[in-house]
Amino acid sequence: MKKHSCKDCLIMSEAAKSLSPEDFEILESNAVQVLFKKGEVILKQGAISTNVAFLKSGLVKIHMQGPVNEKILRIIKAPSYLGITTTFGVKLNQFSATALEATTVCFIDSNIFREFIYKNGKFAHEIIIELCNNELYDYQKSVSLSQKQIPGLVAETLLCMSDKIFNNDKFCFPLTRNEMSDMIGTTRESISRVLTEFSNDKIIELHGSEISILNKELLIQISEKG
Amino acid sequence: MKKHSCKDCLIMSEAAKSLSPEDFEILESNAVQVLFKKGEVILKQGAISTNVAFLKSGLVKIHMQGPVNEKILRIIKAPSYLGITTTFGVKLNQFSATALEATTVCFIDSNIFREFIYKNGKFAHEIIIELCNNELYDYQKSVSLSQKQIPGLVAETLLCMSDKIFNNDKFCFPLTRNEMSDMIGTTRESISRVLTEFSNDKIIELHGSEISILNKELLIQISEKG
DNA sequence: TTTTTCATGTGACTTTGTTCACAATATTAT
DNA sequence: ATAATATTGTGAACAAAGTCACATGAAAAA
Repeated sequence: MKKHSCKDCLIMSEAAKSLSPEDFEILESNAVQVLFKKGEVILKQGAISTNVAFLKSGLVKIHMQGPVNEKILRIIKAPSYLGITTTFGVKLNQFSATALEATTVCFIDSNIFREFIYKNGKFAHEIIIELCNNELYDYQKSVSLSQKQIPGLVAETLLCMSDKIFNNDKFCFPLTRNEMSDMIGTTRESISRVLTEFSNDKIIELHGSEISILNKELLIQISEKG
Repeated sequence: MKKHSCKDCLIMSEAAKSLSPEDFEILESNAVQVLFKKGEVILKQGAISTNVAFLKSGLVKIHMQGPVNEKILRIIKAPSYLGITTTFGVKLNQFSATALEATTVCFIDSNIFREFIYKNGKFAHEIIIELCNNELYDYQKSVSLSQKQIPGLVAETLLCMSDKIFNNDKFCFPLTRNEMSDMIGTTRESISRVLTEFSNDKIIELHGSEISILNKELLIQISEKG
């Protein structure tokens, strides 16, 4: 926990921009800011959810225990909400969130958050937009996952990291091969094979977890055709 | 289009229950009720979205064109909203909705719907709850799809139809084998083989599209272990 | 009714991806 | 630094599911 001023926070959600000065005071006395180190659990599947989590800085994976393995559902980059879904659906967290790097999270009391939705139409609207975009993303992901083969999915994942998360063709992949396989729905061995194949074909350059995309065109092609 | 009174409608969304008499008047003059026959397209992917669709009666599939095939994302039973996602995210429908049986849909002007969200906190809150539940469903589905094998997925689908859609162990499966494969992410042949295998093992009884679940216990077991 | 079209079932074969085993690196803890 | 632990790469055997081909059956159109 840390002294802070929400009103002057430079990293504010679209929804929060619609809050009044009085709302900010309420927010400030009902929100805490917490730092997480890489690997620390922010939200735990099965735990009671009493807060909405807003990711202020850092990178987080959203994951869920499946019948066989852990499944990584999403990589979220700040700024973004993490646990709205859980707050309004069920009382228990239906998924976990774990920091992939040093991360700052603001926990906002669910009741306060709900109050803002009730009394501030713009706030509610922004939250709805975020939820809708999430769902569209889930739909697209679902289509890819069930129709593309592993090379296509690996290509898609690399492109997503490059374009959406790091905005750079060279980046340090924030997941282990095993986690990457949990995300794509395959095995660590298959990921390994595909990556070395891409590397042999000079599509990417590999140095451990550091990846450079050398031939983006071809990677896009592999991603699209599946 | 049909003369109707929204206020007295027996099939009302949770959100709509929070509307005032004046709101109902606005709603009535900005909503139309349309009947669809089996196979007719209610929402078309790529078309401009100017309405929120509320499914008043019937059964609908939500589907999306993928890189290889059509993907069926969801089967929706009335009463439920169909196109909220599209209204608030992007201007174009990101998916299609097609009637699986005779179906009644109320189309509500998006702007009116947005207005309700702005000025009615309870309405907004109910919509948010629905969106959150959708996302949790998507997450669970995604986990199943990437971790279960085909028999497990078929079992899950049959149980879902029986428990969530028809509330009966005997039902007429509303999709062709081909559509079922688009939903699960496999091929018509594989579906066929799994179904005859279930039938041989006396887990289900098959007569064309009519399916009876004979051994629910075992089906649950197959679904859970993958 | 008859024809045409679409949906389904099934066998043989091919492809893709998994599993298992083990070696080689990294990383972390002592 | 050194040991212990986790991560990664790779080959070989195996299993699951996809593809292709064709026969049968059911529904829609002529």
